Amino acid sequence: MKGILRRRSYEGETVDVARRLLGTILAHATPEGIASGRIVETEAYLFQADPASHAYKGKTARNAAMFGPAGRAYIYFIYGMHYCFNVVTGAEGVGEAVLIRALEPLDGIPLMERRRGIHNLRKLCNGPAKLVDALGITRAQNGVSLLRGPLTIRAGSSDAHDIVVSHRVGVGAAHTLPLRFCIKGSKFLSAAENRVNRVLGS
DNA sequence: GACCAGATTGTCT
DNA sequence: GACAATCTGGTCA
Repeated sequence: MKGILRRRSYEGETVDVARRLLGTILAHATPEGIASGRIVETEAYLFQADPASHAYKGKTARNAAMFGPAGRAYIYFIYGMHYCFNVVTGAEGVGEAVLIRALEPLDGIPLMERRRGIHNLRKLCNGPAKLVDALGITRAQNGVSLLRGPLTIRAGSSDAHDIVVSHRVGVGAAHTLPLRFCIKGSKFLSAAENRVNRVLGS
């Protein structure tokens, strides 16, 4: 597959990586077929000065993947029933990552609809746990490299898009930090993002 | 469409 | 034993 992001793309400042990932394509090839989507919402999780990050309190068995080399997946289980997908960024051992919060469905839409059990395009991937479900990602992918398949991120079209920066949602700590990025005007942002837009009046 | 409460389990204290 | 980077369904407007 062409255009797959290389490790260098993930090794910079986590905040920069979070911005650059907007508009790129997350794809997962499985025996059932390929499912992919354009990343429209991301969230940066830093190591230092970020109490909301899983890495804040140090390395544990759960967040070990976060401390691995850049360009790997960090997938964790939350609220007893959901998984969330992150991309490990920065230098190895630092413990930073970018949470992928929402996708605009592209390939394999019928497959994703079947996995999610709904037929509403806008709701197919508009949340961290939803896109994991739609792409068929499981905890088995925790720690795998995104530099080669079956799970990859590749460069998107070079369409210019405005980026909206806002504070985080759904986290108890440090929710005021401006670490969340999304593509302005996208119809596929997470429900939480829409809530923030209302609060911010934008 | 907006708001609220419940579901459910791995992980850490 | 308490909590968590969430989603869904129900209720009301």
